[in-house]
Amino acid sequence: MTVRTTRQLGAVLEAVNLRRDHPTAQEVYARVRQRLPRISRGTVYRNLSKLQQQRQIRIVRLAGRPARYDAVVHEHDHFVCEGCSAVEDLVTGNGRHPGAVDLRASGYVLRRRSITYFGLCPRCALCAKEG
Amino acid sequence: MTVRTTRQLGAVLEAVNLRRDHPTAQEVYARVRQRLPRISRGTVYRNLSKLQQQRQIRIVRLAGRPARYDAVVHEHDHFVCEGCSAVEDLVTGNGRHPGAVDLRASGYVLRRRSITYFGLCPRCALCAKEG
DNA sequence: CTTTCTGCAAACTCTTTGCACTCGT
DNA sequence: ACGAGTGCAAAGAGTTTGCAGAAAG
Repeated sequence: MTVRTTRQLGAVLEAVNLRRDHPTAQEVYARVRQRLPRISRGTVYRNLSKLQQQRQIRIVRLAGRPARYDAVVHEHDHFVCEGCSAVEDLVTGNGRHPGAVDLRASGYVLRRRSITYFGLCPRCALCAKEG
Repeated sequence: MTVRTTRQLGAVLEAVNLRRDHPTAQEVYARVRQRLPRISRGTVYRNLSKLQQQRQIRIVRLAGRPARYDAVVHEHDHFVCEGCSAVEDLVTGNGRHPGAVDLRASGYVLRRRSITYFGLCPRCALCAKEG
């Protein structure tokens, strides 16, 4: 029940934090292996999942690409380059849309935008109250 | 080079359009099979992919879940229920965030929001111009 | 007739899991 | 010493692909 502090868990967290470049599980595995050459993919996935449950990292899923792990845990937005697949964090000052202006001014080409809200639909919200 | 009109292609498009409930590939397969019992999964995926390239449908990818196929092709947002995994289209009137008010008033519980911008980063934008 | 599309099955990618062993606490 | 964590290898889900034959133009 208690979460233990292991070499592997620490190394995985550091690999995500090291460069905040949204590494894939594969990249995390490669980075960690430089320090712990005997770590297994399974352990990397298990620890990434554990860190996510503890809200120490976030997962960014994108169409048809492996998941990327994000060191920035507060709510924020992303820019995905369709050229090189890079993922960048966007800082939102207030409640308004970020990016549109700032990004264009910085040489980015914006093609489309996707907003997804997560929560409970009315029916599930009722069940949650009752249960 | 030319895209041919086959029974299978038509049936796949209809299966997505029939009920606009964002079916998974599995669900599309099941629906199409009622009419064309010998269609294969491979053909369903190939046709879904073809329709997406022709901008006749869209793909909605969500964390750790199979892709869902969307009959609404213009830019719009989604609500994902964390209870039952249902995906719903959100209509945005103007440029502002949709949902927040309307959804809550309709009994939805909003937990978080994810915005992703897609385009080209400055470096890739330069390459595209040159190339 | 030519070329695209199909069904089938096998392959592929990413991720998860069962097991016996190891190591924090 | 107890039990959570590990490495390994195998399984799993979802999707893609090579091939020989079918069918659209």
